[in-house]
Amino acid sequence: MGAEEGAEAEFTPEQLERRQRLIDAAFELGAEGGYDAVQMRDVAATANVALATIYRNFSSKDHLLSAAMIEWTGRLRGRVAQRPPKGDTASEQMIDVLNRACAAMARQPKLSVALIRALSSADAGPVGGRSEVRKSIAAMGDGILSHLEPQVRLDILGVLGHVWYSNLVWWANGRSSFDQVTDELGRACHVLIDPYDRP
Amino acid sequence: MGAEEGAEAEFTPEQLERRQRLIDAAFELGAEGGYDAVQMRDVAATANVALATIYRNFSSKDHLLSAAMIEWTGRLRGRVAQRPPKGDTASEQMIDVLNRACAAMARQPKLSVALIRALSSADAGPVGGRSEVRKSIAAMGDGILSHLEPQVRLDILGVLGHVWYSNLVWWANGRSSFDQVTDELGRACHVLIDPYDRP
DNA sequence: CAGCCACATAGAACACGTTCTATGGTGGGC
DNA sequence: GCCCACCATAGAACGTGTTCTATGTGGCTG
Repeated sequence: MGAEEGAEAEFTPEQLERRQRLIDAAFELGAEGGYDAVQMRDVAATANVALATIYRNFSSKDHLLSAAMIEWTGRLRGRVAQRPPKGDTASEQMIDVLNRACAAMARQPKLSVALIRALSSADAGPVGGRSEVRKSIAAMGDGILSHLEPQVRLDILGVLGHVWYSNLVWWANGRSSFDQVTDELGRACHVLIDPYDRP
Repeated sequence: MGAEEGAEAEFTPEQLERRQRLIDAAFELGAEGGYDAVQMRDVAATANVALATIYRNFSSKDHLLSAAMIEWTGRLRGRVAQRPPKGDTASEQMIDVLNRACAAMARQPKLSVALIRALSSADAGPVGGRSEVRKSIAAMGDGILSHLEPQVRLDILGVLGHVWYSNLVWWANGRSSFDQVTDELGRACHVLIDPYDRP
């Protein structure tokens, strides 16, 4: 394949297409029935590939779902970044952004749970699930905190990433409600950001 | 059993003993081989009970391991609370406490990973895994922050609980090193606590 | 064109968590 | 003293993620 360079493993268009079909199938099944409904045999059937082909592209079910998660957060990030955050203070704006992200997930609860569960799972593959979450937070929040010292900003965003992730995992595992999540996120933003937000 | 009151489901001593044997077996297998080595058939054999008996006591493997986790954190909490935290500022003391807890886990890495993975799993059972983590943090940190307003103290401890939990999960899933964990925890403590620690 | 090779496929096979069935034992109420 | 309700046991059975085997198949190399 790809007779050109001896470089390294390019992928043929059909391979990319198959891969995408697999991710789409994961979305579809996950949106309907959540994590448990994303069964590898069903994914294979939905995507019209053989079971073994999934494992040529993804090392595990969780890896597949994590790939889907990354695609999804990418889209989400774009949409959230579109309109400027509401609020007078930095913490209010941050809360607004996070709440919008939460709302987006609440609109597809089963899918969100499936993706989050995969992300917090042991073998989510080589995917930087962690850095993905952090990158999303950073991308969404960097502008809001641009008036702070860079180091403080990084630390705050790091902590917020943890709070966000931890809350999502608890929610995905059915141990807290969405209201609790937004409440915790709000309090975290205030206690973290407010002291730095008045010079 | 327990001919006394018509109250409700007391447990007979043998039941309690069996339950404890199961938890001990989980410790043993987990310490040797980590999460995957805690296989229900082996747990049953090690504890000298039938497989079905495990499921009479715990709703799932993760529930069993979570119960073990709770016992373990209990002991850990006691030991950490023994000697007073080192450090001049509140954040330094908090860091000291968290680092000691980390060090304790690092001493049994396979077991720690197994327990954390169970705790972050979907069906860890009715166990308040979340509140357990928070309670541990709170118990260890409450004294250190006693000079702060109660609301701020609660919020800070809540956020620290999230940071702690999130870091542990990432570590348990092999996505960050122990050094990274202690580093993140340290930075979180400073950025969170320092602004409130000088009146 | 022949041969090779990497990949796709169908389907069986395997591993392990979980559930089910049939049987045995024990203690409390009549 | 007998019976019944409850629990433990052994072991089979099931479901689903993952791996293995055997068989195409399509394109590049000689």
